[in-house]
Amino acid sequence: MTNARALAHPAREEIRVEGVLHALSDPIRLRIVRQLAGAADELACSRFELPVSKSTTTHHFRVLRESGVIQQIYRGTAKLSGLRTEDLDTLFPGLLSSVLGAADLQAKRLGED
Amino acid sequence: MTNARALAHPAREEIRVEGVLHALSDPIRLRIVRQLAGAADELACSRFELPVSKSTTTHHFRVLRESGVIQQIYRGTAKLSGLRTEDLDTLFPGLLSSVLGAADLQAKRLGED
DNA sequence: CTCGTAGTACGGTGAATCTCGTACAAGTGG
DNA sequence: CCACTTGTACGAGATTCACCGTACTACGAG
Repeated sequence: MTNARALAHPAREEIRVEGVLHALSDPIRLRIVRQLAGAADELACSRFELPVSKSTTTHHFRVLRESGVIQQIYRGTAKLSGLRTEDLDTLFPGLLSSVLGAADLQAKRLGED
Repeated sequence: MTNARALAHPAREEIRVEGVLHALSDPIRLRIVRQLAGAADELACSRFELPVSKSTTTHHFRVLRESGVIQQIYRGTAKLSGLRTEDLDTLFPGLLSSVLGAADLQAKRLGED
């Protein structure tokens, strides 16, 4: 009963660095990823306050999932998302954390957050 | 006399992490950057063997320059390109090297180079 | 069963991107 | 001056992308 609908994820070996960089190069997706990195658990899509419509939000989460940055599972009506930290660290050591660090530094520098 | 034509570069503070990630997310540009990282000096555009036309090559070098990843100067008929390692390391410590490391690992894993 | 919430699917629009070929500019060497 | 090398400018075509609204599905609560 835990799951009816399944979601397609790339296997670890299928994750490409160009795809990951492309996924992270969009401001909204980078914001999602930063928020996920700051959370202890997985988060439902509805927990994000994004300046775009629901359909666009779905689109961005799909890009992140298909590029291998996040994994998603259904739980009730919600869909929980979490970073694929272990897979990414194995494939590309240090990449995720330096991107997150760079984004944090830039946010601090520009007075955003 | 060293230079007639000048090229527009973003100042260090204008470099955005999204722009850098976007620039690096194209396979051809990533290849250029890896080759630049492996070179001791700056390289002329003509030193790159890329599977695209001359005009497309110009386009990719411009994207890299305008995003702040490389700097370029004219020298005779050639245009020399080099990574902006210092600026990038200051703004985003570790980012460039982890991207290069990730690209190397992936190239090794996929048997390309 | 009905209602509300969470998210998807679909179709469409406008902008950006990658690509090319052709024509041109700038410098070097004969 | 002329030829050659290097790279640019200028369209132009094809693709991708971000975004939206509307209609729909899936699930949980009452």
